[in-house]
Amino acid sequence: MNSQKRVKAPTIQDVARHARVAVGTVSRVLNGHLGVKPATRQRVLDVIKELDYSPNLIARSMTSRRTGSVGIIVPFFTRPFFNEVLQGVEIATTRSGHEFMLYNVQTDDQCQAYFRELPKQRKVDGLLVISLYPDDATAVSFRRAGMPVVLVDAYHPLLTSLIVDNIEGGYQAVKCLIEHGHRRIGFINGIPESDFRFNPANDRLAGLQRAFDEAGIQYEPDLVLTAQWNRSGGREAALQLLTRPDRPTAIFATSDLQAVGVLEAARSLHLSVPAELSVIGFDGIELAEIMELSTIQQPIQHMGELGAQKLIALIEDNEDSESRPELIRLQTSLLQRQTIASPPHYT
Amino acid sequence: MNSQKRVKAPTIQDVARHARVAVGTVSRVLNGHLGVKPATRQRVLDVIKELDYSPNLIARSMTSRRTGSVGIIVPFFTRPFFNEVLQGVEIATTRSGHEFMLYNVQTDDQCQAYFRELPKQRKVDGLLVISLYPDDATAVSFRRAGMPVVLVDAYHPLLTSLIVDNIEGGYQAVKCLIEHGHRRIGFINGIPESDFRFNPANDRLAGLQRAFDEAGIQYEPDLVLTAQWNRSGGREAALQLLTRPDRPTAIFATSDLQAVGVLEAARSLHLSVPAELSVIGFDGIELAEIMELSTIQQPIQHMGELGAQKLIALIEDNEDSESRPELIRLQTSLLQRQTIASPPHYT
DNA sequence: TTGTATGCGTTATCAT
DNA sequence: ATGATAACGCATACAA
Repeated sequence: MNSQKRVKAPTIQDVARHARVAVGTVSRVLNGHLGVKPATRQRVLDVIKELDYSPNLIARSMTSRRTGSVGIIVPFFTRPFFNEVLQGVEIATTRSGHEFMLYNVQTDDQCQAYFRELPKQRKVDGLLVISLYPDDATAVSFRRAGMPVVLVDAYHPLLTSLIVDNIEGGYQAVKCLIEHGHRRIGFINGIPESDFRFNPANDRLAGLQRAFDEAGIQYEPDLVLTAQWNRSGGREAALQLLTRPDRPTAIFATSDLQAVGVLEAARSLHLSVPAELSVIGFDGIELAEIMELSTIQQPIQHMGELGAQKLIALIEDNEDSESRPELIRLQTSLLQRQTIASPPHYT
Repeated sequence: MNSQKRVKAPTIQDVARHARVAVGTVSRVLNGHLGVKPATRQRVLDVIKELDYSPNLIARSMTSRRTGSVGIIVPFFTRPFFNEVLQGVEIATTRSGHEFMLYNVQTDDQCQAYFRELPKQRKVDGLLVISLYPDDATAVSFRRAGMPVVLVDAYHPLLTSLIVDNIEGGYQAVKCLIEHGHRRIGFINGIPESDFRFNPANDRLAGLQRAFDEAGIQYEPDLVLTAQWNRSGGREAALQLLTRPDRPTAIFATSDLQAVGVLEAARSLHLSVPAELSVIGFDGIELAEIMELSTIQQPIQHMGELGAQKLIALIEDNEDSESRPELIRLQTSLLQRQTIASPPHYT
C-alpha cells in the first residue's frame, strides 16, 4: 500500500513524460482517435494504469464545452410525485452516461434565479424543468444562451414540452364517480405553498366541469375547496366538506397525497370508505396503491425518463435553435381500486 | 427584446474591453478584492449588467480547484429512507451555497466504480456516502486524492462517519414487544437486492438477541426470515411466518417498508392488527406515520443534514489528511403507535 | 505516426 | 490602482 499522504493527481503531462510521448498522443489514445501505433498506444495505456490516471473532467470541459451533466430544476423533490419523476430521469441519464445535478426549488424567486443563472454558468449541458413554467423572456434567454431545455409537466411554445392531459384526467375521475351514481361531488383543489405560476389542478377542475355538464349536474362552488398539496391540506379540506349537513357523497382530490388526507379525515369521522364516502385521487403514486386508493394514473416515471431522453438528444444533436420545439402529450388512465362505490341509498 | 439567435456568452475579456480595463481588474471586482477605485469598479459593474455577464464556473474551477459541488453516492435514492436523508442533504448544501450531484447506485460494481473514479475526476469537491461501506484501500485512496469524504449510516476508521446505534434500536423494538407480553416474536431481516458489503439489519437482529437474553427467551432461528427491503419482501416473509401452526404473536421488521408488507399480509389473512398480531418496523419514514405503524425512529433527515454539513466543513477547512476522522453516534427512539398490543389470551 | 503550439475563461503573480 | 502574463489540464489544428 502506498503512503497515505495526499498526493497531487497526475496530469496528462505526467503520463506523456513517463511514456516518452507527447501530450497529443496521450490525448489521442484517451479519446480513441485512430492513427496511433499499437505499440505506443499500449505503452501509454500501461503508464495510465501505472499512474492510476484519470483525466480531469473540469479541464476537459474547458475545451470540449461539454460537462456531461444535466441540471434538473424541480420543486419539492421529496414529494412522491417528483420523486417518481426523478426515478425516470435517473434511468435515462445513467443510460446515456450523463450525471445530474438536482436544483430543488421552494419559492418562485429561487426558481427564477436558477432560470437566469444556470444557462450562463455552464456547469450543465442542459436543463430539465419539472412542473415549472418559464415565462417568455426566460424561454428566449434559454435559446440565446444555447442551453437546451425540456419541460416536463409544463408547457412553453418555444421549448420542447411534455404534458399530460389534466382536463381529460379530471373528466375521467368525475365521470367514474357519476357513473357510480354520485351527484354531490366535492373537489379539493391544490394551491402551491409558494407563488409558482401555474396550477395543473385548475385543468382537472375543468375536467370536472365537463363531466358535470355532460351529466347535467349543477356545479356548486361550495363543494370546491382549495388546500395545500399534502396530506394535511387534504385532511382539513375534507373535514370541512364532510361536517356539513349536506355533505358530498364523493370527493375528488387533485392529488393522491391530498386524497390520503381525505381518507384520514373519513377515518377520524368514522365514515366508512367507500360505503359512506367515495374517494378518488390523482397522480398514481405508490402510496395510492398501498392505501388501495382509486386514482387517475399519470405516467409519472415515464415522463421523467422521456423528458431526460429528449433533453439528451437535444444536447447531443446540438440542435438548439434551428429546430422547432416538440410537444408531447401523454395520457392518464383511471385506476379503480377500493375507495369507490355507489352512494348510500342509491337504487 | 433581443434577437432570438444563439449568441456566444460574453467572457471576462469582453467585459474588460467594454469597460476599458484589464481582465485582472474585472476579476478583482468580481471577487470583491479591495484595491479597485470606486469609479472603475462601477464602470465594470455597469458593463457586467449591460452584457448580462456571468463568470463561466467551469473556467473558474480550473484555477480555483473548487467546483462548488458535492457528490452524493446513495443506493436506491427513491426509497423513502434515502429520500428523507436527501432532504436533509439538500437543506445543508443549499444553506452553504453548494450544489449536489446525485450518484445513484444499484450494484456493488457501480458503487466501486464511483469510489474509484469520482475522486480523480474532480467534478465534485467532496463525497457524501450514504449506507455504503468503502473498503480499506478505497478509504486510503480518498485521502491520497485529497478528496473529503463523509460516511452517513456507515463507518470506516479513516473517514468521518455518522452512525446510528442499530443494536440499541433493535433492542428497543423487541423490548417493547416483550413488555407487552409477547414471547414468540418473528424477525424479518433484510437482504440487499445486490451484493452490497454491509447489512445494518444484522445489528438490529443482535439487539433482538440481547432483549431475548435479558428476558430469558429462547432464540428460535425458525422465526427469523430474510426478505427483500421492500413491501413485497415483507409481505411474503410475513405470509410464511403467519401461516405456520405456531405462528408468532408479533413481528419485528427491519424496515418500515417491510413492516407495511407485514400489515398487508395480515390484512389478506384477515388477522387483525394489533389484536391478533403486533407489528413494529424500523426507520420512522413518513409512511409509517400514515399507516399508524409503531416503529424505531432514526433521525433520518438529520443524518443527511449533519453529514452534508460535516462534509462542507471538511471542504472549506481543507483539513483532509492531517485531522483525525470524527465518529458521530446518533440515537434511535421508540415510536409507539397503533400496531402494538398484548398478545391474545395474555393475562 | 507523432510532436508542438495555441486556446478554452479564469485567477493570481508580477510589474508598473 | 491597474495592466500584462503565466498558470490550470486538456483538446486540437498544424507541422514535421
